[in-house]
Amino acid sequence: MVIKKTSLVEIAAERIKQNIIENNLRPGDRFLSEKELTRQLEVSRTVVREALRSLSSIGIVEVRKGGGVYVGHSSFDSIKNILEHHHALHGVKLRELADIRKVIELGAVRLIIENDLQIDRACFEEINGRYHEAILAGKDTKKYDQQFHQQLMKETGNDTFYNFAEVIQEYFSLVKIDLVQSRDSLIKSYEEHEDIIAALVQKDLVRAHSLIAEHLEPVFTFIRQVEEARDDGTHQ
Amino acid sequence: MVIKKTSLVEIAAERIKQNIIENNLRPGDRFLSEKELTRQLEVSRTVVREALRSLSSIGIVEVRKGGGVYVGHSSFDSIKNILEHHHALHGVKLRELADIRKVIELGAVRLIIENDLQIDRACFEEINGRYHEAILAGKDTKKYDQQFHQQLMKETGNDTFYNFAEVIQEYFSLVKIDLVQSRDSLIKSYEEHEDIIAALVQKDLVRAHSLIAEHLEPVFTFIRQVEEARDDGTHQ
DNA sequence: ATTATAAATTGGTCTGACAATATTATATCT
DNA sequence: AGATATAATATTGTCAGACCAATTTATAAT
Repeated sequence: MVIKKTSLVEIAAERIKQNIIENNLRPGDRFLSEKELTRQLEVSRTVVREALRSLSSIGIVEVRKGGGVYVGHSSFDSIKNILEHHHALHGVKLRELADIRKVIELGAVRLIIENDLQIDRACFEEINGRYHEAILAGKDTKKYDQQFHQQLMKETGNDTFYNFAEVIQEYFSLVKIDLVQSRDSLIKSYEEHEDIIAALVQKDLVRAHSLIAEHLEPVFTFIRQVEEARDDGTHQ
Repeated sequence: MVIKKTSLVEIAAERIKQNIIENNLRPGDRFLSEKELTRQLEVSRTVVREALRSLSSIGIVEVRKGGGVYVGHSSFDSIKNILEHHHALHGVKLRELADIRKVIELGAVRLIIENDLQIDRACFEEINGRYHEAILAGKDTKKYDQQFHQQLMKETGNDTFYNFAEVIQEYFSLVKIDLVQSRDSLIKSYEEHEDIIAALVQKDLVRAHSLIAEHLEPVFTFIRQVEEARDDGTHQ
């Protein structure tokens, strides 16, 4: 039997977490000051500070210089941070991310249709309209395309799903694929968006599925090209 | 223009991360000691310690008392930690998690079949065999069922997908659904596992999809019951 | 060469001090 | 009385030094 000795800092951090949960504190609420914590937890300020530091790095608390300690807003932001470093250190295969994205988007349309959800068509049309304008004006289109797919996740009505999808989307964007798209392919992308909206309104799952698959195909084509080019390059 | 003042601790943490990336250090590698870091970063030990504490809480480094600082092994473990607290604080709807799980599992079988991957049938059979034994012996079966689904994720050959799936699986297990299963339903579950394996070997996507859906159905039935019971209870 | 012991290294905690920033109270003016 | 500028206070940030506890390394004994 292994008895793991836990440091005071870990104990303090645990008790702070418990305190937040027990008092049902909401993000943004003011929390106890370091001084108060040293008194209540009966440990040195060093320990309290290290505990707070470790909690703040995972988004559980926010510490403002001179301003005090507050309950943190978003744990998912720190997850993005973690993945950012993970990517910088280990790298991730583009194909893996593309596959995951496809799983998520196919899953989203299935959830929407199977759970018989009414999508916010006006919202979709507005986003895609701006996408269209940007294409015609030759401006940056990436933002609106991204918004469209984000809206897709939101329409599932599943907040947890949406949060995870966003984390992965963020991870995906770390891998800069400069998929230089011609005006024609952008127009095609815009029209596919329209078709996807239509399929969702008609609750046509099969059609929505194949439309999503087709819509994501350029990414996979690109990946295959990159992989082939690399294979040629590494030939000995 | 807002100039955000960054504290010494944040700067130190950033430089430590950079150091790990630039020197291409691998998990488990020994890193610089606190003393060395105070020298190189030219800050007090307090700052170094707080920086290390914040990095260790997101799994980037591991600090062993008397032993030194090492490069961390798993960032995904800390993600689980974050989600654990997130759940304790905000709670998450069971239905949302169940839906996500279904998305992932359906996605997994699609990836396996569409990418034309050869699954490790022997491994599946061994896990499911132990599952069968446990059912017959009346022992705890949960572990083997979990292993089966874990193996499903692994067979995608997509490490990133697998990691995310595991994180979500862990999150799912936080919500203890005591789905008390009868011996008959367990046997049914075992047989469904067998069918899923067969469908994967035959690369029959449609069949694999419907088998997964059917296999997860008991969870959704359970959720519907809980939801109805709660609706009755809150009737005024 | 192996083992036991001692020394050195390294992280954990405490105390006290001062600086930097934010908040609050006070005084001043209109 | 209300708005504004100023002073006092509270709070976090950083530093230095000390001692303890655990691990690692060097040394001595067998």
